[in-house]
Amino acid sequence: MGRSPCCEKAHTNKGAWTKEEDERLIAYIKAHGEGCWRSLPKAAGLLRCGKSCRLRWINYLRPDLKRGNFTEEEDELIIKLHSLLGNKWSLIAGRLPGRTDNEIKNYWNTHIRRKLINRGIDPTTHRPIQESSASQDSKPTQLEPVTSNTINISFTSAPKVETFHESISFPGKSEKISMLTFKEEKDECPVEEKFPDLNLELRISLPDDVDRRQGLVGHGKSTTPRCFKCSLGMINGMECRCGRMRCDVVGGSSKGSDLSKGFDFLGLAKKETTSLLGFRSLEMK
DNA sequence: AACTCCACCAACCGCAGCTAT
DNA sequence: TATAGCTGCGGTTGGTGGAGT
Repeated sequence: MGRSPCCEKAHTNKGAWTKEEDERLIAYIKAHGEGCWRSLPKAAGLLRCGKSCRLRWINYLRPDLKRGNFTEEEDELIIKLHSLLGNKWSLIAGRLPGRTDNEIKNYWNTHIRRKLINRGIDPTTHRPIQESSASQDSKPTQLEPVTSNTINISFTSAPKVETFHESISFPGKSEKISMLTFKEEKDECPVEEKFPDLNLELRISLPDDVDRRQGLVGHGKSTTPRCFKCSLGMINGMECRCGRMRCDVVGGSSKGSDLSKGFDFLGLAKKETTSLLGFRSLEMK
C-alpha cells in the first residue's frame, strides 16, 4: 500500500536554512503557534516540507533553547539517564531543559561515548568494558538477562567501580529482574546526593502482572498496545498518551509504592509538583 | 599555501505510533 | 476493523571548519 510522501519533493527546498526562511518560520509560529506542520509551510510561504519546518523550529529556532557547551553536570545526567533509558533521546532531552534530543544525540556520539570509553565503560551497556566483552563471549550467568522476561538495569557513575548484581523475584513467577549495580570504589556518596535533581527511584513490575491485577481496568483489550511512556510506568495522568484508555483509572488508584501498584519509572509520575521538572518538560519538544 | 583528516552538528530519511474517518 | 494521514523519534548523512602535515 505504501504511504504518500510527506510533501511534494519537487517543489521543496532542502539543505541549510536561510535567514529569511528562519524569519518566516519564526514569524508564522509566533502568530499562529506550533502544530499542523503539514500545512504550515504553505501557510507560512516556505518551500519546505512540514517535517523540515518542525525540525528547524524544535532544534534551532525555539526561543527556550539553551545554546552553548554542556556542563559537567549535564554530562553526568545524560550518562545516568542513558544508562536507564538507552537511546531514548527525547526522554533524556525532557530532563535537560533547553536541550534537544538531536543535540543530546549528537553530543553523546561525539563526546560522551569517547568519555565513557576512556573511563573503561562500554557506552552501550554501561558496564566496564572488560566485563562487557567477556560477557559476550561466555554464556550468561544465572542473573544475566537470558529471557525476554528478565530486565537488566545498570547504573554507573565513577571511573573506578565494582559491580554486583541484585535480583528481584516475583512470587509465583519464574521471571526475575536482574540489576547490575555499580558501586563507587572510593566515594560512597550515593547518586541521589550527587544529583538531587535526578530521581532514580524505581518501582518495577511485570506489565502483564499489572494488567492482570488491575483487571485491565480502563485499558481496553489486552491486545491494546501501550505507549512508550505507559510501558515505562508513567501512568498517572496526562503524561500518558493512551491515558484515555487506562491511565486515569489505574493512576488514580495507585497510592503507595509497592510493586503491585504499577510503575513510577524515574519517579516522573509522582514528582510532578516537587521535582525540578514536571513531566510536561518531557513533552517540551 | 595546499591538501587531508577529523570532529561537529544541522538536516534528512524511514519508520512506528497515534488519531480520525 | 481497516485505512489513510500526521506527528514524533532515532539512525544516518553530508556540509563545514579547524587542526595537522
